[in-house]
Order: sequence, then C-alpha cells, then structure tokens
Amino acid sequence: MSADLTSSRAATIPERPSLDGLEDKWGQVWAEQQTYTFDRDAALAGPRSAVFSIDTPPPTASGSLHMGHVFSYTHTDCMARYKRMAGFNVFYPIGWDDNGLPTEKRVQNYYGVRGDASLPHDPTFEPPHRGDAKSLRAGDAMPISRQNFIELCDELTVEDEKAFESLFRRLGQSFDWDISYRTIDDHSRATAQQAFLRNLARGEAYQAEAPGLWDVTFQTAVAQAELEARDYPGAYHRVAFHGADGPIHIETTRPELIPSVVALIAHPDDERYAGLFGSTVTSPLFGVEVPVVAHPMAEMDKGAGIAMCCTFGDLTDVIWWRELQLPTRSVITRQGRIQAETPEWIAGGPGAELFGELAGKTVHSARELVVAALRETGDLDGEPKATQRKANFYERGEKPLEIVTSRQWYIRNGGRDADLNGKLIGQGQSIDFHPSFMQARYANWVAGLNGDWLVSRQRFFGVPIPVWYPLDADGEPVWDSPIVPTEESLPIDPVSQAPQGYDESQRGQAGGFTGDPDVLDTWATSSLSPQIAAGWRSVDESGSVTTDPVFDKVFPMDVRPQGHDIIRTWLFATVVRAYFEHGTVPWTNAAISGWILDPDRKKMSKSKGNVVTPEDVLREHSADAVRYWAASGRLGTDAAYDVGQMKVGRRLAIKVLNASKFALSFGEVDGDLAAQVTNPLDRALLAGLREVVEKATAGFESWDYTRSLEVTETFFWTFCDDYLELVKDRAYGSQGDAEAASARATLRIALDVVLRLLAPFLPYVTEEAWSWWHDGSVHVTSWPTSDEVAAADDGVDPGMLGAVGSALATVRKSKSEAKLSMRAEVARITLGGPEHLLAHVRAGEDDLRAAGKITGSLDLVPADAWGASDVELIPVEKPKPQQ
RNA sequence: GGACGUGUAGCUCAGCUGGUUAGAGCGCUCGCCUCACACGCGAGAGGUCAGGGGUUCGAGUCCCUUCACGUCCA
Repeated sequence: MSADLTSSRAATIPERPSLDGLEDKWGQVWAEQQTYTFDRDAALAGPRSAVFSIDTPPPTASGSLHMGHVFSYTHTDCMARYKRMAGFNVFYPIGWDDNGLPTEKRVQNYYGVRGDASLPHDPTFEPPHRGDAKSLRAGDAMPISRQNFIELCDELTVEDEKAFESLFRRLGQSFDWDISYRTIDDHSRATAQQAFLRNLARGEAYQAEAPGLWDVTFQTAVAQAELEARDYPGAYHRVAFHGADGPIHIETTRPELIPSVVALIAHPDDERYAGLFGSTVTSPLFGVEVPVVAHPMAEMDKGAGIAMCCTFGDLTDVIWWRELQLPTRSVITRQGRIQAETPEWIAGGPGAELFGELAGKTVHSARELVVAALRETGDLDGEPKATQRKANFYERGEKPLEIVTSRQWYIRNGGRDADLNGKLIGQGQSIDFHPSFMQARYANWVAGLNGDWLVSRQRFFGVPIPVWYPLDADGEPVWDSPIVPTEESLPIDPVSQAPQGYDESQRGQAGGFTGDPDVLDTWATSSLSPQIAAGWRSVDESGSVTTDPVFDKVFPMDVRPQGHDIIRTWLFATVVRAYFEHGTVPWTNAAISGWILDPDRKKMSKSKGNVVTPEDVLREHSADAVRYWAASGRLGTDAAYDVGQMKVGRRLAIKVLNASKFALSFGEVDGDLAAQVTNPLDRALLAGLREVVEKATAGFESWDYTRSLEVTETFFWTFCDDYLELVKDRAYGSQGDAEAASARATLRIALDVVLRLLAPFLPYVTEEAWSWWHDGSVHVTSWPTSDEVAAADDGVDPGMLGAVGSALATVRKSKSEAKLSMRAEVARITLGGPEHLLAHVRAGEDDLRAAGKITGSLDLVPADAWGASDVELIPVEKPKPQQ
C-alpha cells in the first residue's frame, strides 16, 4: 500500500461513505501496486499445485460490448479472486481475438474498402473513410491489397481493444494485464503456425480436394462447426424424368440443378420404385441418362419418395456421390452462378441451347428459366408448392451455402475415424464441466461429427497457412510435397516470403514455388489459447525455439470459462489441439456461463433493439452492483437482465460501507480480540459466522459462487439489522468496559471476516472499507477459515442470535402495529416464544432491553409462536413545532 | 425427430443426499426523519411447488407420464 494511503488510514473514514469514485481510485491503486500480478518466480520455484491458471476467453475485439461479457467474465473473476485469497498464485491472462471474419467485416464497413489479393501493396495508402462509410454499397468499396487490408485490421482492432480494456478494468476484472496477447500478433501467429506444422508432420493435418460447403458472399470454405440451419423459403417442383415405362416424378426445391443430376435415388425398401432399380431414365430438358439406384438415406415418406441426386445440392448428395460412386457433374461456380462453359455431358444434347441461356446466371435466375422451360415441355407437374425448408448457412452469412469441390486443409477431429472420435469423447469425460450436464453437449457434438475439421479459409486477416508448393516443369503446384518453414523462422507469410532455398523471383515460375494463399480458421488459432498464453512456444536469446519453463507450471490449466454456444467450436477444438500436441486435456475444469436474456426472456440482440451498453450500466449502478447481479447468476443458467438485482447489489455495497464505518466507530480495541469476546450473544454471532465461512468456502469449492454470496449476504443483513442494533448500546459502554470490549472485539472480528467473504464479489467497497483499518489489499489477504472464528468455544449455540432477534422483532411488531416510532418506550411487555429459546432471550435480556427501549417489566412465557401481550407503549414526545 | 435444460409468491430466484407450518429479495400495503445508512429502518399481505399417476409412515424433492417454454443437434 502506498505511503499516502497508509498515513491517511483510519483517520479518513468519510463522513458520508459513497460509491462514487471508488472504481477510479482503486483501479489505479491495483494497477500501481500490481495487486493481481502472477508471481512468475514463485511459480517456477514451487509446485504446479500452488498455481491456479485460467484460460480466459479472448473477446472478439471488433464485436460489440454487451452485458453477456459483464456476466460471464464476472463469474470467472469471482472464482479467480477466491482462489487468490485461498493462497493460489493465480495465472489470469487476457487476450483479444482479433483475427477472422468479424474484424474483416468491420474493417470493410469502417474504412469503405475490400481486400483484393491480386493487388500490390501500397505503402502510402490512405483509406477513403474512417468510420463514416456506413451507407457505402459493397460494390463501391475500394479494392486494396491484402497487406494494406491487414494493416487496417491491425489499426482498428487496437482501438477496439481499448474499449474492452476500459470496460474490464472498470468492472474490476483481476486480470494480469502483463500477460496479454492478440490472436493476430507475432507470437500467436508463430504459435498457431508451429502447432499446425506439427500436426502436419504427424499426419494430423492434411489437404484434400473434396466437395465442401462454400459461402458465395464471403468466397470462402466453411466448416461444419460454423453451420447454422435456418428456415429458408422455397418451393417443391414436381418434375418428370423419362423412363422406359413412362414418367417418374421427383420433387425438388432446386430445379436449376437438373443439368447436374447424376442419379435418381429411392429407399431400398420402397416397393414403388423397386422395379426401377438398375434401370436408367433421362433428365427433362437436357436428356441426360442417369441410373435409378437405391440408398437407405432416401426418405420414403417425403415428397415423391424418390430424389434426384446432383453435384451438389446438399450434403446428402455428397454422401450419395461418395458411397454410390456417382459421377461429378458440377455446374455451380464459387460465385454462386451457373458456369459459362457448356459441360460435355450437355453439349450436343437437347438442352445445349438452354444451358447457353443459363450460363452466368445466378442460382435464382437460373431457377426461373429452368422452371419456365419445364412448364413449356410439360415436365412440370402442377404448380410449385411453397415450403419452408431447412438450408445450411454460414453463421455469419445471408445466402444459403453452396457445395463446391476445392482443395482445402483439414485437421483430423474424429469426424472420419471412430477410434479417434472415441478418444476425444474420452478426453471430454476427463474434464469437469460446471454444470455437469454441459458434458452432454460436448459428447453429442463429437459423436455427431461427419467430417474432419476444415481449417483453410480463403480470407485475408488471419494466420497464413505456413506452406509453399513447388511448381513443376509445367508450372503446376505439386500439392503432395509442400515446402515447410523451420520453426525458428515463424511466423511467416508464404505469399510475401520465399521459402528457404528459393528467392522471390521464382514465385509463380515453372520450377519455382507458390505460396499457399489461404489463412487458417480463426478457431485454429484460438484453440491454442492455453499454449499462447502460457508460452508453449518461446524463443530464447540464441533464437532457438523452446518452451517457456512456466508452461509446465500452468498447463494443463485449471479452468476454461466460456459460453455454452461455443462448446462445439472453441472448447472442442482446444481439446483436439491439446490432445494431439500434449496428449492431455487442456484444462481440468470447464465453467460454462449462460446467456443474458432481456426481461421478456428473449436473447438480447442488436436487431431487437434491447441492448444496453455495459459502460452506461456500470456508471449508473456501480461496478460492485453490476457484479452482484452477475454473481447472482449460476453457471450454466441463462439469466435475465435485471436492473432490480443491480439495485439490490448497490444497496448491499452501500451497506457494507456504512456498517463498516459504524462497526469501527466505537474505537480501537487493544490486545487479543478473540480473548475479549465473552458475552454470549457475541459468541453466538461468531459461532454463526463460523458456519457461514464453512458454507461460503464449500460454495466456491464446488464452483457455486452464488451460494457463497447468498449465505454471506444473508449473514451480513442479520449482522446489520439485528446484531448491530442489539449491541450498539453495549458497545457504547452502557454495560461497562468489559461488556463493551466484548462487543467491539466481536464487531471487528466479524467485519474483518465478512469483508473478506464479500471481497470476490464486491471488490471496490470491500477494499475501501478494508483500507480504513488495514494495510494492504483485502484481495491478497487470506481467505477466512473457520479456525479463525473459533473464539466461540464448543457448545455455543449460534441460535441465540436468532432467538434474541425474534424477540426484538416481536417488540418491533408491537410498535409497528401501534404505528409508533421504534424509539417508543416499552413500559411493560410479555413476550411469548418457543420454550427452548427463552433461556437465550433471558441471557441476552440487557441487549434486548436496550435495542427495544424496554424500560419496564419484561416477562417471558412459553408459546407456540412468537408474540407479545400485555404491552404498554409510551410514544415519543414530538418536539413542538416552532412558532 | 434426437439430446439437454427449465417450469416454486405479481417479478427474479433459493430449496443439498425425501422429514416440523414451503423460503429470500424485488414489487405491493401500512408505519417510522431510531445519534452508520431516508440510496434508510420496522411490520404486513401474497403460493392447490405446471397437470396426472406411482413409490413411501412421509414428496417441491425419487420414479413414470402429459403439457408448456428454452437451447443445441438432425
């Protein structure tokens, strides 16, 4: 603690304590004092078990700040603060996920540009807009080189990260800001490339030419984990194929794919079509001959029960194509248009002319043309029937995905290998999920995978795939023998750097090389967040690649906090990478936070206009209040955005300040505090507190911080409303010095413990109150133990406070019902209460009389329930109004 | 269609391995300027624990089933 704070201690309990300014004041002190800094030397010198390491989610810096961030990051911070106080050396990094498509989209909109890999770098480039390009049409965006584009991404993400940092600091996140990373920085790129190269060397990464999902808007391949099935309006067209014995009708939502039909497929058990299996039919309009074949994936009860299989209309077509070894007849280009050249299976046929009209058309216009043609030839049976079909979309895209064949990189993930699949499910089972049912999400997803992880993306702002390909004598790439860089040379960009043994002049030349133009899926980098943060790849003074010795002290990490929506992506991918690289799980716990819903139970989103900005919320309610709301939400449970809870939190925070001030206002207590606690009510309070400490600790230990908060909060309100009221007179000295000392000592002991119990939740007010009478930060003191509150000997009944409290409540009720002030004197009262509690009341009679202003006779009688009788009250004399 | 979760006072939620009369806070009503706090304090009203079966001496809690809602996957 700095000198000025120490010297001002105790003397500066404010006249009117307030929440105002606490965030700025303590945020600054914590930064200066490095309160939350990970002790690297201690970690290296000590055992792994002394460290608690957290694989903090790197937020998407270009994304918007929302209450979901506040919610889930607070959950983790409460755990981190508890662990720190419990004596762990907490490794709590913070990163920014700034590579990937969200940033690209934001950069495009912000600067009014679009990336064009064919353009050369312009070192003097200035963007046409800065934040004012909102209404710009996509077509008007200025094409710029990949490198210029990346420079803009860098520029903007750094700005965006400042907003996040400011929010997180204000919220009281106890990150170690010195351990930070960006998923696009040199270290992250090198780590991602190194891990990829090792996957490649071990055969865990491979490339293949295969049909895959393709987003025509973003011009990139998309992985299974990024899919979203959405309802999409379409229409069933009943179309006749021509068989030897007459027409066979199929129903399709994509008649424009008739030129790429390769088979008609029905279920093997479908008697309607059994006679046709093995025969051929010809397609309408184009007259292409295709077989009728059987496959169990054909749905008998859907449409006509027989489907046309094309290259490729959907993922089922791909399965049929592969399993039935059907020919490839692709007509859709990566732009989502019908290809220009007439394919050989149509050329010269009856549909050649029609295809010429289709050439270059979008899927949509092609469909209209084909339907018109079908109508003309009579091959369209009836009118199209509107339907809502499920179509696959890229989660960020607006047009249904097409399936195109392309060469892509994959990392094995058990989607095509039952053995690996089982092992990865097993890895998930050795992670403790909180709540445990989230385990099922993981297992379901892994078991349902149907292909390996596609990791290459045809985008700009990402980690380049670190390989080159030699060009043969004809200038064609030799895909099978990629040239890889040394680990020491990472990170590299194969598009702007030449591989070892070549020089730049050989790029694109026969006998030379070409660089892989693609970047890695953003998850391929963020799935290495533990390795990135913990220094799995490190470069020593001599330039050699090594591993930071601290890595073994923090990895596998203790916890991965995240949302349940990205179990299939981030969580699973991280498990895959750690399994391949280290043969272990990446962490032993996964703490899964829920979502924030608006009060109408809808997910809060921009489009619904129900988003509030966290900065405003923090300013209005205070960080402690907002944290209280967040901490009231249990792991795995979606929570309502609830201003009411924040107000309750604010009330609690203010109460902490006021009660602390009051408890400390009776003067210093010298000597051994515990030894001076002699009064039975005081001992009962501490006995109750002892139970609270045990429950609060058990709550945190079982990842149920909400339980800890609840039990502490309940105790604290009883402490304020009953205990403080009962003992204040005695603490002032009305019953003599020894009795006063007992009360004062108890107040200090209890306050000391309660502030520490609340510190993980309300870091600002607890630190403020702590500073009034302690040196150092409450956040690095020790978590209270039940031994500390052992002043109460065995045999002390914590129920005494409840008994005397109930008696006091009964007295209050009498006054309340008489509509009198609590200051009204009780001249006479008979209290009835449970017989076994009356001895407690008698033992606390002096305090009860003082708190209840009972000046006359007080009789206690056994009764089933608490109640007062024979009451005589003397109203308080109101001062006469001044004339 | 499959998996998982949720359904308790007007609202937000606690109720652990089944055990007195089902709890809290907010809101509401009524009172109180009580020497820490009026951003406060005290008191009160308010519930067939989604419906139906079953196990048990005893079920909000366990089992079966139905319904509603949510999320994920087809």
